[in-house]
Amino acid sequence: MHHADPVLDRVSEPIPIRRKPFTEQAYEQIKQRILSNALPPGTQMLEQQLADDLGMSRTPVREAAMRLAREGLVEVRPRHGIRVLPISAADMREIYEILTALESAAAEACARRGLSEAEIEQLMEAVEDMDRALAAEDLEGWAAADEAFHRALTGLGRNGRLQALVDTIWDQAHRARMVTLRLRPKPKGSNDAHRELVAAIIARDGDTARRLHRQHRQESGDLLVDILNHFGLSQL
Amino acid sequence: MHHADPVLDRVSEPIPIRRKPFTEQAYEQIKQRILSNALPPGTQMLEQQLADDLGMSRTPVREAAMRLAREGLVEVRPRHGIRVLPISAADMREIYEILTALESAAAEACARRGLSEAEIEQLMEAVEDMDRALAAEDLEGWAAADEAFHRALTGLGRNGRLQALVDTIWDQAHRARMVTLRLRPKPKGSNDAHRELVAAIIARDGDTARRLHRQHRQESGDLLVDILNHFGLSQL
DNA sequence: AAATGCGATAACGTATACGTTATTCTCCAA
DNA sequence: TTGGAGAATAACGTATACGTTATCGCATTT
Repeated sequence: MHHADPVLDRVSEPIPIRRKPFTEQAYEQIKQRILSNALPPGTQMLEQQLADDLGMSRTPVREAAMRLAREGLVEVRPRHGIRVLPISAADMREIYEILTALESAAAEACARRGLSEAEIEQLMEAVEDMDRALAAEDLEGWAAADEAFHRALTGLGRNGRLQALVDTIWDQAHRARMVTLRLRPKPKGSNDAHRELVAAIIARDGDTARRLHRQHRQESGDLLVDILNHFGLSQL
Repeated sequence: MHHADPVLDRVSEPIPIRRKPFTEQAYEQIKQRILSNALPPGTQMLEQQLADDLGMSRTPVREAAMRLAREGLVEVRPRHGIRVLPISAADMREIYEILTALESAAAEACARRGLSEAEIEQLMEAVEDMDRALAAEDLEGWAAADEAFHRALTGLGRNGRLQALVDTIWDQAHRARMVTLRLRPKPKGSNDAHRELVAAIIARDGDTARRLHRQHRQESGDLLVDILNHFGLSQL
């Protein structure tokens, strides 16, 4: 930290309002378009097209594309362009297996170290949002609250690497979750499961927290995969 | 697959012996130098220096550096160069927490799907190599065999994403493992633990496989962190 | 002597240029 | 009509160029 002027600091970040690097902008914009389905799976575009579209040169676009490729959102096929990858039921199986393992480790970590009142409150608020959304039949709202819960949980686990991995993996599954949102039974049980987990965390019972969350994640993963298979949604 | 001539194919890949892209070469070489400690933690170098060193331009070096940065091996600080990151005991805690979660999921997956004779053999060979190395006091050999076991285990779990994540994380811990190799008690128990795990996999007992491996990984992680702290090796 | 400001330097971010090579299109032959 | 060879095209990998801006040294001041 290099606080030259604590008074000014409070007004706006130090002063130098540095523009976000183009590479970063390209990454965020392309990713946003993919997650929002503005660029649906299967879409192909050339580096130059994207560059023109984003008003920059190929260089930052290339860097963003390579990053997105490593994160599993696109595939770069030389001379064929950048292709938005579809998500299959098999992919979802892989993703949920990983999510199950990592999130339950985070749940255990939370329970073992013990959370403060304020931290518990973060989790409880998300659960309450889920309740409200469910009562109002607001599925998008429910999904957002669910995501908030999981994000809070991994954040509170105090393992930056784990959190980063979960964030990346979670993004990969985003579209599939959105699609299945209306095809699945109302996620009533999910809210209860989250409440039980919070109870275990409050009780500082690491083993129970891990077990509960593992089971919950595994079940919701299995459900999702079943739905995808049942509706023949092998490619999203 | 586009096999034009199955006869020639057997001799060498199709025919066009395509040179590995510079970006890839740069990535591999820099990574290799870091893992082998030719570039010890704390080392700083400029993009141009590396480029000259590797006989290429800045472009591929930059791409490789960005990738290594995301994988946690280096840090890029604009105007200060690319810095090889040290590994702390806290980092190792994070790393082992993740490895524990992911590898035990892989162990469970192996047990549930059931491995073929040949696949079991892969694991057993690694265990036997560990025994031989241990008997010969060949610690490097033991570490290599241990790595082979874990790599086989995650490979057999049939989850490409999980395997990729574990590979990356494993690399981050490489130097620390090498350093602690001589500071830790002889890893006799480790071999036994691996044998027990294989037995559970053969018995197709997923829960036991997961539990056994989780405990094993957690213990070896704790041991490692303790050693680092005890010897004051807070930065590797 | 320490601190501050200013100018020189150079590293980086981005754009552009260029050679290589995969793809595609055309044209001809079977 | 279809298949194939060869040329035309263009997309990519890499190199280079260039402007911006952070850092460092030096001089000046207190």
